[in-house]
Amino acid sequence: MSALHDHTHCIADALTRAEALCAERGARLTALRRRVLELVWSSHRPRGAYAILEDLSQQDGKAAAPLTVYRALEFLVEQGLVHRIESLNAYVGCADPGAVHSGQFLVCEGCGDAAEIDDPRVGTAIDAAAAERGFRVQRPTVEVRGLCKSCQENPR
Amino acid sequence: MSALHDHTHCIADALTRAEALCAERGARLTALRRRVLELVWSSHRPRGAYAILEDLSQQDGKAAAPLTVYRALEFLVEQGLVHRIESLNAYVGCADPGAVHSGQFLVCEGCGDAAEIDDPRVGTAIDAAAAERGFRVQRPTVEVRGLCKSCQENPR
DNA sequence: GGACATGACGTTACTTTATAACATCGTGCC
DNA sequence: GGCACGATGTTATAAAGTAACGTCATGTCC
Repeated sequence: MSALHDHTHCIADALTRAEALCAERGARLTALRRRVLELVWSSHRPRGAYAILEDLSQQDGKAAAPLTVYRALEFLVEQGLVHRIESLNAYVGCADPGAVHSGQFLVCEGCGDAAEIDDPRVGTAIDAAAAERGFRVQRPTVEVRGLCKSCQENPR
Repeated sequence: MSALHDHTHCIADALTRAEALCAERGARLTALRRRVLELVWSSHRPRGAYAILEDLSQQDGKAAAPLTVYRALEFLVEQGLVHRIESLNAYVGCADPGAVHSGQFLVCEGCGDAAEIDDPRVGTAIDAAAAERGFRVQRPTVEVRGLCKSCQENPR
């Protein structure tokens, strides 16, 4: 993600789509869950559960328990509104909830952004490789570490 | 991996190759590191650092510290002798050390085995997808969850 | 509208995974 | 032999995640 974009729009947009999707599915996007989703979306960088917890506690004044956040995250992941980045133990908002999720990410070592992509070639190649070995794919995970365009151009 | 194979051979083989590679590189495969490598290879299932630690402590009688194991694992991963499975927080022996590692795994939810593959189509697809977005790949991670052939045939 | 079922949230305690900081040991090199 | 450097030991602590159980809210059924 470019450093220059109207991120407020990203957040608002994500929340709107989440509301719509949950309403459609009869899933309960409670105030807490909405709040956690908002905090996950506070950047395009994957955020740890405890970072979110801290935000939550600061805003409310009262300290929330880890489980509070983990449960909300679990719900959001189940609904496909948030993805977990395994290699970072962190969570990031889904760019396109509702669509099929192949769970592919370009994770920048420079700025920390995780760009979600859905490249059919990658998905196809994984399916083919698995099929040849008689392996039934349930959940592919692709997390590519490297440097995003902007960080290559502006190294630190 | 099939449940029926001469696993002793796998271990011996892995150790032999590790010795050779380290000698070639001037890397020091100490007794401890060799030991940890052996324990990682005790199955084709990824093993957690603390599981290895436990084995180590049991065999030696004296309790080793976590850092002992983590440092050995760090060395082994650096040398490409062991891979870390991010989605499991666990480590597994590398099937083909010395070769280029694309870090692709088929992780079975049934038996827990992690089969390392190196499918050029997957690597190529990732490279292409990244290149189109101006992303410079440093370390791709592919961890596919699913069911291996044997577990599909013999469900529990 | 009240009893009930179900799911969401709170609380406490705990487990698992991982690292920091610093001391000591061991091996090779000159 | 003494030095340098990397490997290992030790202690303490951080970070990430879960179990068990209780309470509260929401909606449903009669």
